[in-house]
Amino acid sequence: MKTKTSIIEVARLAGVSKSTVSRVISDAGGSVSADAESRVQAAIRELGYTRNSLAAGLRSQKTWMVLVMVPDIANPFWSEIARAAQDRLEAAGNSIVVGNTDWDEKREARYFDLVRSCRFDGLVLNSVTDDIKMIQDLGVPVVLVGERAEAQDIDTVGTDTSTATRLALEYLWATGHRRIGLATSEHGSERFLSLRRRAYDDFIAEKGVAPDPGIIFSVKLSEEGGRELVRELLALGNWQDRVDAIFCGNDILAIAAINALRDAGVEVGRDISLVGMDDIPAAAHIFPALTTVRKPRSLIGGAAAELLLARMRDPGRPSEKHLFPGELIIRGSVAERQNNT
Amino acid sequence: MKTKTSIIEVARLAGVSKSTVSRVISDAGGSVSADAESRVQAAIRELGYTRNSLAAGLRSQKTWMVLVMVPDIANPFWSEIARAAQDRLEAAGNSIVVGNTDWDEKREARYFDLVRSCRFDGLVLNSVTDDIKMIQDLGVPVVLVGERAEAQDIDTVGTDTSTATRLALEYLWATGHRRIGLATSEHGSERFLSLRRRAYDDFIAEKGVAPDPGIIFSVKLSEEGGRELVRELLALGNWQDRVDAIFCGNDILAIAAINALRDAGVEVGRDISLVGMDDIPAAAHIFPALTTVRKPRSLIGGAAAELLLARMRDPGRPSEKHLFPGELIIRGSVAERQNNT
DNA sequence: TATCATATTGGGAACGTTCCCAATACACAT
DNA sequence: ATGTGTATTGGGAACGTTCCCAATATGATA
Repeated sequence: MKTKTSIIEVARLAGVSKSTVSRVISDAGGSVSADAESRVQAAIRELGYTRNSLAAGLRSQKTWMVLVMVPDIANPFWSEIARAAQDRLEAAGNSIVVGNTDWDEKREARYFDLVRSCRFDGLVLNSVTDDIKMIQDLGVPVVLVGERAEAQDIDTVGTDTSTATRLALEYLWATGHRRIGLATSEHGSERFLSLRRRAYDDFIAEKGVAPDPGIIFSVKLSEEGGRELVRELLALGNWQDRVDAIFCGNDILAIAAINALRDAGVEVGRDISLVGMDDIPAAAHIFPALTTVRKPRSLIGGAAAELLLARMRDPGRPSEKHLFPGELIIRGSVAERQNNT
Repeated sequence: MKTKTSIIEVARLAGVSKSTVSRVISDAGGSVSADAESRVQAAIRELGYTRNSLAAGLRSQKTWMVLVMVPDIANPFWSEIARAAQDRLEAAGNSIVVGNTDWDEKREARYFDLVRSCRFDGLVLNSVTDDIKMIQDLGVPVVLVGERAEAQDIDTVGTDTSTATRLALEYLWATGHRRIGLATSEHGSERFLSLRRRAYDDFIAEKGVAPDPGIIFSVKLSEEGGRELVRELLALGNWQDRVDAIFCGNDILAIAAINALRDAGVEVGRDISLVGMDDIPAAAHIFPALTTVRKPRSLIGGAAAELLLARMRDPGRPSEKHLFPGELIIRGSVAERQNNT
């Protein structure tokens, strides 16, 4: 990594001072005559000079790099949010890299250390931690992706969990389902999403249905979680009498559950209905195609980027929270049932 | 990003020199008495000191950061390679971030600049560029992911394209297919994958089948590419007489084609057969489940990491190339056909 | 006690760039 | 010719850490 040449050598060859070389190559620029600039550029080419951005960042206290921390890089939901944020932030001159945490606190801590030690000017993240104060104290602008149950003084973007949950449940209700289960997580950042549970409970109460704790499944929002959900469901005595639909916390869970149910001889969209959350690409491709609530990933990613840029411009501005509505995407995983009441 | 305190303040508070503070916090370490270390750590805590890794990197000429450049972060194939590389490289003390290029040269160039300007100690990448010399001249250890048709003096890992292609074609042949099409790409890094086309041509010649240029489709390895493939296929006059199977360059393309064919009333696995490449998670979930050739992502990612670490230890070692065999994963997208000869 | 080996410490300088400000150059108006 | 405003330039110092090496301290052994 030792750069073979520094601006001192470039300056010498171009017959100018190092300050003039710096003015030619640096973000801040400054006045340089056309003649001098030309000579500097020629020297750069001749010497094959490349800038040392560590030195530049150390002196200028700015790296123009932004970290986007995602909990599961292989889930297209997060990939697409990252991509949308990247588009916007790059347009503003930043370089974006993604840190994949795999829902792991130790990995998160590693990335937090990178941020704390001056490598990044800003951070966009979803995190398993509940220590928002620690995040606020990282010393750079931060935007949190994903709604938190408790109000936090930190810029936040996400989907409106309550109304998105409601969308799914209302659709299930309208299609005749009366025994609606919930598969959600008490792992990762979902720990803080009691909003989904709350919306579910409110809905159930509102419809005057007796709550059945046995049809609330706590599983990971992963393929394995989907398989576990089906194991737990089938282990219920007379599950057909207890559940006619399950609202799953995300598509990856739902898709895996659909497959596990098929393997168990249960036909989704007839014997039981499933709704997911996210609308990842695979949701449309499986059979039956998954009915789900689409989270507008581009909007979320773009809004996160905008909030971060605003925070960079004005670190003291009041924190903002942008929640986008989910959109019901009706496909084939929900049966039309006879009205049971 | 201005760190509030520097090691000078810590040293003052702890009653030691800045060198002793540096020895306590730095990677290189060095002798420090237990008493001094304790005082330094207490001062660090009291002052809330955080290290400036730009300064450390500038002085030590090492950042302990590695960039993994992927062409499509939302394709689980690349995500999983990145993750496997991350696991291994992190275990060796590096911090891994992912750069998403979206098959775009300008985005690649941006990341190449980051590498050139000393931000990363190493690079693992798939690239659309054919300028391997430029990559070699970046000044850091590099491992290329994905086989190139032309031999290159650069560390490379990937799947053995010829034998993987052959696996798919042999299976199609063995199941009675005689009019096998090929859907591949002339975009992105696939431009350099004439290996696949070569293996296909060799196979066709070997079986004594008259080549039909009309059933070689040049489309992007994306969902849109899959839809385009189906449009082009259906636009062929009497396509049923010209094609009984298509080997698709990747799963994302194949999955989208399956769905587009279903929309057009064509039943995959009966009217026509499709084989993919990669075995991304969704391949198993769609209906019919996709027969594909699995590329061992973990092995590829892990091998890339190992090669990079070896290169870091010994920059002058001869370049290596590790190609892993594909594995045929038989699912439902291929019909058993009557033998036509 | 003296000698030797090792541990520990501290100060100066390096790393490569940007920032800062004084000095100089240049152009234009009076 | 003089004064004013702006452009351009260059040298010193800053940024925060690590490296380097000489000096000192410590412990073990003869």
